[in-house]
Amino acid sequence: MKRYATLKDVAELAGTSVGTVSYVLNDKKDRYISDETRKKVLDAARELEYVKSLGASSLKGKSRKLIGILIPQYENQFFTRIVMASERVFVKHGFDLIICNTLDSPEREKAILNRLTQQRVDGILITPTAKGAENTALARRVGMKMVVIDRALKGVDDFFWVATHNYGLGFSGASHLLSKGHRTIGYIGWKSGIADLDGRREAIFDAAEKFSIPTDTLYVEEGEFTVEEGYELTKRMLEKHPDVTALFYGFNIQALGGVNYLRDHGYAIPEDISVLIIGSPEWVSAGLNNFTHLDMHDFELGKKAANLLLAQITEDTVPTQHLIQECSLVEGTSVKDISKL
Amino acid sequence: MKRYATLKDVAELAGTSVGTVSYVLNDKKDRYISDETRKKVLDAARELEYVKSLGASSLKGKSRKLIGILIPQYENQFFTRIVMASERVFVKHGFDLIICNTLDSPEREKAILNRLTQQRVDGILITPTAKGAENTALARRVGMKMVVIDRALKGVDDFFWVATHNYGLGFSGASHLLSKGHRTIGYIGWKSGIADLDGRREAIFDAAEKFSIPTDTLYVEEGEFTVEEGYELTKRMLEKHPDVTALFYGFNIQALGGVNYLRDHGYAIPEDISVLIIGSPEWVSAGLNNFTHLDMHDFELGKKAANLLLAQITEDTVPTQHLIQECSLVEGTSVKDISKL
DNA sequence: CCGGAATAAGTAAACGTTTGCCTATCGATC
DNA sequence: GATCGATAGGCAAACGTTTACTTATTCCGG
Repeated sequence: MKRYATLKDVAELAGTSVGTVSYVLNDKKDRYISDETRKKVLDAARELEYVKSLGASSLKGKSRKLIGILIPQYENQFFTRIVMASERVFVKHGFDLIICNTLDSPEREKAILNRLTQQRVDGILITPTAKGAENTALARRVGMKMVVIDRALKGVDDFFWVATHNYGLGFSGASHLLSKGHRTIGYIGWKSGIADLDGRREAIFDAAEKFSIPTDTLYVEEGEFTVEEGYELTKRMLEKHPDVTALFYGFNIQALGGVNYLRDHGYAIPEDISVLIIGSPEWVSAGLNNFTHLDMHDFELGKKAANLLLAQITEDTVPTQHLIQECSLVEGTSVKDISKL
Repeated sequence: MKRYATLKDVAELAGTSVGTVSYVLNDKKDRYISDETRKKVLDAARELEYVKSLGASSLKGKSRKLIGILIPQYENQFFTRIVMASERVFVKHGFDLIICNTLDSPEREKAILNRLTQQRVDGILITPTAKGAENTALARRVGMKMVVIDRALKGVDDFFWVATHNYGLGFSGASHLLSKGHRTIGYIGWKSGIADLDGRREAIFDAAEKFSIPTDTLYVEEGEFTVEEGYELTKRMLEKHPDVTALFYGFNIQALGGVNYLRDHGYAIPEDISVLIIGSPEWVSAGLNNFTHLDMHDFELGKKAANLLLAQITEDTVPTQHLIQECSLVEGTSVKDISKL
């Protein structure tokens, strides 16, 4: 394995000194370099295929040009899109992105944060786990630039935050179903232990109350965050409450399992049952599917978060910001209007 | 912004020397350290919240513990799964993953490879663009560990390769359609300029010949790699050849546009037209969809590639390997059997 | 022709680690 | 009491950069 050429190698071949080579290759304007020397250095560098080591230059206080991103569920298109959007932003500014999948495990999150600090990343984009506040404490103390996505850090208030209005998601969804005449509704969600996310469920009851509709026919089934669990929860919901006219899925991963259950058991949508989904995975409107859903503008979210992090890194002082995005209802054909019956 | 504590800081607080601190923190066994000193060092490190700099230690010949992965289409679930699978493998071995989206642009690919070399990554996983062979030349010359995924490097033979048998995909797909009695088939694909991928199309004609079926009713429409183009190509195909009984989509991204076209124009699948898709994005079998498709075992592919790269990095000499995976046909309900008519 | 810009480039000290090379103190052994 | 091995830990060079400091030459105006 050939080793990488160093500044010293280049200097020797060019017949000059390391210092000069460094100046030439970094194209500094505050130093006089003769055209002749410049050419010799450039030629030598090309010949030796010199590639600078960002690790070494970061020692001298230069940026590592690395950003870390911690997401909890890589299989979730919501996060995939966030990664995609932020990658685009960072690359444009010369940063590389280290992606890390926490799998929503606090232990993994902690280990990953430790590694990223060792890599001396310039900043971190993170959707924290339930223990995110503790796990990021060290990083925050060291002054690591950070933008929190989607879920807040419990008990911390001074952090940059870009998120969807979770309560709004629940409220908008419930309002839509109620406006279409649904009164017996089953909400299926994730028992996450993350306060923000619970807002989705809570808002449903508030919405009903606001419209002076009794809340005792609003049912909730919550469980793990998997496709299979979505299938199970749907089964359980329909067995316990066969009279629900609409199912409201709080999380797209579970929704996938849910609609598969409905298909397998011959439910026609929306004739037999209405379905509303939070999130916009590809499948909700692909091919024969045309589900009414709440779009969280995933891509936009990632872009905003990335720009906010970039601002912190490149500008001197940026005031702490909370950007809470609203969602949009995208009407498909999966919710039946039963208000006139 | 507080700066990171260094070994020196720790040594001072612990009342010892940097060398000793380094030995303690790296837990070397070939050095005698008294329990007392060890404790003092550990305490000091904890108090100062010491985090080692991988950048600095890599200068001394240590590994950066970084892997780069270059994928061409992040929005393609095929690649998302590959990233997911390899991330899992690498993390288990203490490596971080830098993901880079080339967008299938050779220029971006070149720039990214340059950056990854600057980061001194320990290895690279890459699905090359059409100019991949040139772009990776420098990296290969420097002895960068590398595993090529999915598409071969044109004109190079000594490289590690993990891929799906593209020709096999076309052949299996065509065979299936032919066996179900389809004779007038429209193939819709990507005009990529990448030889391997063209194998998908070529195999169709070979399959027909093998079964002694005339090839003049096998039609091809190829274009760009987008959902919209899939829509367009489908439209064009059906306008030119309204008599096709089956559509064979070579790429899932285009297939998505295609099935949307079919839906928008009232085609019932498979009653009016049969559909076969290469690839397994979530939507092909979500909810009401149940498309017959060819599964490339995406996850397995990523896992194999990651393990192969890891082997190169951690073991002395690994012989060059080509792992070509076969696909599996997953029968849904989108292909009608018209052989008995 | 002298002094000060302007031009050009070498020297060396950091940056934070790792590690080979010493030195020093013990007991224990002969 | 000299020697040896075990135990313990300091010292400093090196890794590849960046950059402040220095030196040397040239050129021009007065």
